[in-house]
Amino acid sequence: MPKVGMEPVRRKALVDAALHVIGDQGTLSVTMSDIARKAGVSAALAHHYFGSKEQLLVETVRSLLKQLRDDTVTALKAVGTPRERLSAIVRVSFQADQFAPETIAAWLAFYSDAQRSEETRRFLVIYARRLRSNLVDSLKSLCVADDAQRIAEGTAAMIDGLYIRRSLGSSPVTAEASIALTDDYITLHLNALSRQENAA
Amino acid sequence: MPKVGMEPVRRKALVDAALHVIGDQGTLSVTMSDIARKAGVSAALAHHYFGSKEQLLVETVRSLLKQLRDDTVTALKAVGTPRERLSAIVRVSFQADQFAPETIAAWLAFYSDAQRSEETRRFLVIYARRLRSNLVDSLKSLCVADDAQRIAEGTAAMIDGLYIRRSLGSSPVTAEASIALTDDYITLHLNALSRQENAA
DNA sequence: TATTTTTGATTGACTCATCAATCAATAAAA
DNA sequence: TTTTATTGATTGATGAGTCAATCAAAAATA
Repeated sequence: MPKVGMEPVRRKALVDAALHVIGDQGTLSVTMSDIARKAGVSAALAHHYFGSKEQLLVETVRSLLKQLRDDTVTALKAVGTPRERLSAIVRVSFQADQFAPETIAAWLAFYSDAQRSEETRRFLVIYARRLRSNLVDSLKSLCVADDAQRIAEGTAAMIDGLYIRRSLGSSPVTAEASIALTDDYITLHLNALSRQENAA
Repeated sequence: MPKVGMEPVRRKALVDAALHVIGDQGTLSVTMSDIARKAGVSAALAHHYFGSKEQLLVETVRSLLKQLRDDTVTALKAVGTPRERLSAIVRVSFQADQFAPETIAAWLAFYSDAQRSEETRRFLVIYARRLRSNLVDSLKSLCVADDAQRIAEGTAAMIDGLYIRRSLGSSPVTAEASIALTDDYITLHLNALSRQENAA
């Protein structure tokens, strides 16, 4: 059974398993055993490859973030006009896998963890910045920089907020409704600005 | 030192201490000892009065929620017009103590915990419903029920989202900026609706 | 090709620390 | 004396991290 070149395979399996288990239990207080079992290996092996639970978790946020970035890049590739790009960014955020309850639970767990772990916080800050900068970039073609900043801030907040509300699973926040709500926000602002301009 | 009638005093001290420690560490994985130390008593006493850590935590969410409700009731008491009431609701959410980093950290920890604890989830759902219903009530005086629902949903999401973004402590989300952003959202929507009406 | 050596993969068993929960004992009211 | 408040000591469980040992593939050597 033992073959050479297992390392990358196992690392990926463990990170994926971690994400799964964390999403399932909604907390980072999962055991290495839980994760290892899910990945079909022993806890000792997880330690062998990652050195510590902390490190495995860091790799796990990293992977979650990478996933989102890749999705975003793909989504933006096909799209042309600034307004369409904005919608694409919004849509990606509420895409099936991103908006799945377990994924949201994992995000939440990491946000909570960011209070303690400098490294986790760094990653989440990167996510926040990226989202913001993607939004601002497109918005700048449609309004002045100052307004772009403001609208981006609001849009980002709305996206994050819809995630949280979804996490409670009580209000019927569908992906479609969330997209509509966020997209409306952008449209409304842009309309208000162009009307203002016309009046002047 | 031992006197009669300590129970309520100790209970309150312990719940307050729990909130503090949780906010500080940003997780519910704090020890009974930590909490008890902060409250100036032994861990054994905490168990004596609450029976279990779980129970103490439940009382702690309850208290956090009660705080917010009391603040809201107070804020709404002095205010008359529906539009003013909306602003008051928004303002309360970003009030100094609610918007303090430790308070937000505590909220986040509870949200994360809601994935596991039925009881915690119940409390958070109550919060979500209350916020929503407060918003809808006032909005209904200003637009049709259908729109009121939608605007309330968006406003609530924006509030929650601004909390999260604040929790990362990176972007300079001041309380004032958050209030402005949320209030703008409401104004913009109401304006759009009234203009639409005029056009008809 | 056959045999030996080396090395990566893997785990069960163990250690050590932490923590929730319990309990028996003490001290001070009532 | 009975009740309430309070704690130090203890227990039992859990879980991260370590380690020595095994196993099989690959590489080196005969």
